[in-house]
Amino acid sequence: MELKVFSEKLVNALKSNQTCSFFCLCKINYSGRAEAELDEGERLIVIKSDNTLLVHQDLGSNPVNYMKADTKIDVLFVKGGILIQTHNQKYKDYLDIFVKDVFNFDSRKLEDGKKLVLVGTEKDMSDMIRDNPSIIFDDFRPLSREEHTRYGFIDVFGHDGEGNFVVVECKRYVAGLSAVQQLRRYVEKMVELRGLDIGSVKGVLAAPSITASAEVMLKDWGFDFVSVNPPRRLEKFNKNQKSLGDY
Amino acid sequence: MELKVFSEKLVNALKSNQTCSFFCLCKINYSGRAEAELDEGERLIVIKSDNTLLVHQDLGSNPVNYMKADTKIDVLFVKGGILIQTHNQKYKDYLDIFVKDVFNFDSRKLEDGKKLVLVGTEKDMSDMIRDNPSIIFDDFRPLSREEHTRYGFIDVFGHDGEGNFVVVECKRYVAGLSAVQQLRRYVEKMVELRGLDIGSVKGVLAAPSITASAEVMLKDWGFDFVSVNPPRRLEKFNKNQKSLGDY
DNA sequence: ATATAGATCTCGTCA
DNA sequence: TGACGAGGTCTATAT
Repeated sequence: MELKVFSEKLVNALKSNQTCSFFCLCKINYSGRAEAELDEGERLIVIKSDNTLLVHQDLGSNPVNYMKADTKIDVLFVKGGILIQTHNQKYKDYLDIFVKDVFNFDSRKLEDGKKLVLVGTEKDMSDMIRDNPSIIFDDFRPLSREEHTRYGFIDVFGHDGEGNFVVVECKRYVAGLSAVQQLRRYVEKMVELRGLDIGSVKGVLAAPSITASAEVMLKDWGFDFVSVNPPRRLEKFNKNQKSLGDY
Repeated sequence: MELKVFSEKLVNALKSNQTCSFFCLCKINYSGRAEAELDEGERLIVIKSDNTLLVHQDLGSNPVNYMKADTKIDVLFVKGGILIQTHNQKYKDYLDIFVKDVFNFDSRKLEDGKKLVLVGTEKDMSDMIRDNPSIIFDDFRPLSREEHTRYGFIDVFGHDGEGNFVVVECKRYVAGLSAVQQLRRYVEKMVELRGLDIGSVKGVLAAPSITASAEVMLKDWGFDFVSVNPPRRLEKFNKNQKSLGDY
C-alpha cells in the first residue's frame, strides 16, 4: 500500500476514534518504564478507539510492544517511511514506530456494549465457601467475605465452634509460598491488633492444591490446607456440547 | 463480507499458518480454567501463526477472550452464521465464537526474526548494585547476583565488613507488603538452613520507594530500605528526541 | 492519585 | 513437567 494512502487512512481513523488493524514492516523504539528496541520486521499493529496501541509479532499471547489507553498519536512523514510517534502522559512513556511498508489497513467503529460474564474466580470461590462453610471444616461459621478490614483483604473470615477466629485465604490455582505468606500476614495482623495469642487465630488456605515447600511452611506456622476447586469449572462447556445446534 | 467467502479465506489462512485479523459481529463462550460468556457485539479477532487466538473489544490493553498457542481451530457452518470452535489440549479449555457477520478479513505470513531488546529490568538493577555495591551501604560486598539457591531466588547476596550475610531484594517500582515478605522469607530461610542467629543476616529492600505500611513491616523485622532507581530510565528517549531526523 | 491483590494472568528459567 | 518469581505486567477496587 502507498504510504501516503496509508497515512491518510490512519489519520482519518484516529480522528473518528475507530479501531484500526494493519500489517506492516517496521522498527520500534520504546522508552519510559524501561527501554526497548525492536529491529525491522513484519508485525500486526492494532490501535483501539481509546488510543490503546498494540504491536503483535506472529507468536505468543502478549504484544511485543504496546501503549496503554489515552496515548497521544502523531503520524509524520520522514525519510524512508512514516513515523508513528506516540506518548502517554500518565505513564510518561514514548513509543516510536518507524513504518517502512504497509500491507493492508482496516478500521471500524466497533459497536459493542456487552461485558464479559466470568465465573470461577477467586471471588466465586469465597462465595461458595460462605454458602457451604463445611467445606473448610465442620463447625466453621463465616462472618464476612471479601472484605477490606484493617487486618488486610481477607477472603473469608469467621470463627469455629469454640470462638476462635478463622482466616481463610482462597487461591484458584495451586497455592505457593506467597499464598502462605499472605495468609500469615493476615493472621499476624489480627493477632497483633486484637492482642490475641498466636494460635488462637486459625489460618486456612483453600486451593485446588499446594506445592510441597508451601505445605511445609504452612505446617510450620500451624495453618491448614483444604483442597477446594473454583466453582462451575467445565459445567457450562458440558452443557454447550450437548446443545451445539442451539447456536 | 459473505460468510462463505470469509470461511474459505479463514480456512486457507489457518492451513498456511498465516496471521489473521478481522472485525466481526459475534458472541462467545469460554470454558476451561473458568467459565465466561460474552453476548453479541462487534470485535476484532486475531489468530496468529502459532494458533494463539485473541478477541479484542474497542477498549483496553487486554483481550476480552483468548486462547493460548497450539489451539486447535475448527470452522463450521451453523444455523445463522459460522462457528469457530477451538480447543487447547494443554490447558483443557474451549472457546466457541459464533460469528454472525464479518466486515473484513486480512491475513499474512509475517516475516520477523527480531526479538525485543529490553533494558531497565529488575535484573539490570541487580547488575547495577553488584557493580556499585556502595549503593546499598559503604562496606557491602556482593558475592552473587540473580541466583537460584536453595534459599530461593535472591537478587543480590553478599556480606558486610563484619562478616554478616546480606540479602538484597530489588523492586523496579514502589515496594509493597509482598516485597517485604519476600525479603523476610529469604532471610528466614537462610537463618534456618545455616543455623544462624536471627539478626546476623541483614535484609535490604532496594526500590525507588516504599509504601507506608510496607516500611512499618520492614522496620518491625529489622530490615533496611535503600532508595534505588532502575538504570537507564528515559536515557534512550532523550537521545532519540535529539535525533529524530536520524530515522 | 496511591495501595492492595487477582488474573482464563503470561513468560522465562531452573531443578 | 512443576515451581517460582518478574512483568514496560493489566485490571478492579477501596481509600
